[in-house]
Amino acid sequence: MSVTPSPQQNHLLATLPREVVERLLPHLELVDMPLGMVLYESGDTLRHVYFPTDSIVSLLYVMESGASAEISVVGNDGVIGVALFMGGESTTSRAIVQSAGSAYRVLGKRFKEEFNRHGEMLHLMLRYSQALITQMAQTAVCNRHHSIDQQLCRWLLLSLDRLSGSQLAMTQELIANMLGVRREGVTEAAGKLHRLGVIDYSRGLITVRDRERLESLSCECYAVVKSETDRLLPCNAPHLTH
Amino acid sequence: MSVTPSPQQNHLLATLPREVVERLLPHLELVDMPLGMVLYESGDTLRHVYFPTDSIVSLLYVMESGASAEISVVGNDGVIGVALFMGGESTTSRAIVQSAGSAYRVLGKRFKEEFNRHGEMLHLMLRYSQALITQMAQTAVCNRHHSIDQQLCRWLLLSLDRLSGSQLAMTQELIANMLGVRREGVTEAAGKLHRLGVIDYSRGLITVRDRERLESLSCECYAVVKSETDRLLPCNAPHLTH
DNA sequence: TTTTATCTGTACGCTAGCGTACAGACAGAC
DNA sequence: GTCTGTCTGTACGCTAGCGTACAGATAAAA
Repeated sequence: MSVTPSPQQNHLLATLPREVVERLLPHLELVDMPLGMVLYESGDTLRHVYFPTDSIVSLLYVMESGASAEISVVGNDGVIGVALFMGGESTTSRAIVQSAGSAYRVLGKRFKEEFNRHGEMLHLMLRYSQALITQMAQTAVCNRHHSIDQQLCRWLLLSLDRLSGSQLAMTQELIANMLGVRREGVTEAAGKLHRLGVIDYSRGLITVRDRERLESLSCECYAVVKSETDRLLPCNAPHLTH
Repeated sequence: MSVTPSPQQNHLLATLPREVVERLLPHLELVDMPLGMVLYESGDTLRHVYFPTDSIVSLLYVMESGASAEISVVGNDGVIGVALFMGGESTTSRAIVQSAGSAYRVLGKRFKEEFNRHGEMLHLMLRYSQALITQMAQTAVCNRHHSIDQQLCRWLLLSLDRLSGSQLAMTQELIANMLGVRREGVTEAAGKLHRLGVIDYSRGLITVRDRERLESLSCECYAVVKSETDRLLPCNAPHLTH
């Protein structure tokens, strides 16, 4: 579990040409990402851009009522803080650590200097942004049309892809917050998957036993997001991951 | 209804500095946008970028089953084809004309030349993209948590903002496709609004009688999208529109 | 070991929205 | 005027998911 962190663990950083990384490297700061840490709140001016290595961050929208819904999820395949280079400097969502680990961060100002050189960094970030857009769009569709059972499968797969191994530390309560449903709904869905032998779990630790089955039980949304992400960011394609 | 079309009717084009517009102008082609016209299909390589003047275009996701859901809506406040400059060249959604009118279009290649000069165009497009992202995120949340009644209000308001006047030509069947719900659900919701004196309608023509009331009946999603769009693209702020 | 907090399981009535079916209303074509 | 297709209204049983309540299980703390 305790791999020595390296910027190369983040697929975006690993994709950048050497000279770009070398310019960025002195400004990369390794930070610990404990579960529940809020990177930024809705409306906050973003100070840093984060590149997760082995952590996962959710972009979560929290409504006036307190109810929430996950908009998208970012791991070592991406970056948190696209609003910085998109020009808005803030977003209407919250970025919160969903799975503990580490990340590298850069001051927004430094990052924008590199972005504004209009080189590889710019194009890579734009492609990543499109992948993010795809994920958001698919979330919208999934929320409209699919059952909790299917959505849980999709969510587990998306999270699993961003971790090594087949375990994830996550209570049903937290998953419910992400999906924007009741905790009881997740309990039921998880129970079904357990009875089918697809997953095991106890007190916040989920182990996937039959990933193939999980994929077949998921709605099409997972596959759509995955293939589109692989298309846009070949660096994330399975055969290239480390 | 028959205003002479001018590129300035599109707020993005109207915002660009004169020299940018002058470079673009010779390549702008005025096109008719009849209801139901498909600008591109999921997976298509985009050939043009479209700037609506008085038409409205929906970005619609169509599932394997045929069910659909609107991801976002674009009018004279925006542009269709962000995937071109984001680098993906295609998207997983369909762009379809939801309200007939006109638009100016540019060949993707020409457009990218201007975008790659890294001037005003680039920054404006990125800001618009963030506004689009906000709208998608809010759609996801709204699909999860709000009733058809509320969503219909939001949808009417978003459409109305992109048209002049207080009428929109739109059957309940079409609205249902956009919202991703049954036509009967829309009939019921529209019936309620009618009984409250908020809207009138008959055979595909909706007239908003009490816009203020409509806003109060809508969920928070409309206001969030509106204020964030105004923040990101001040050119769209009410006092500046023509 | 006992206590306490957290996590998970289950139950039950309720409601929004679905699937389906059909009927009336209106506009345009013939 | 009649016909035909489109649009809208209504009804009815069904299901997924909600709100609420509570009980058992397990880990950590005392």
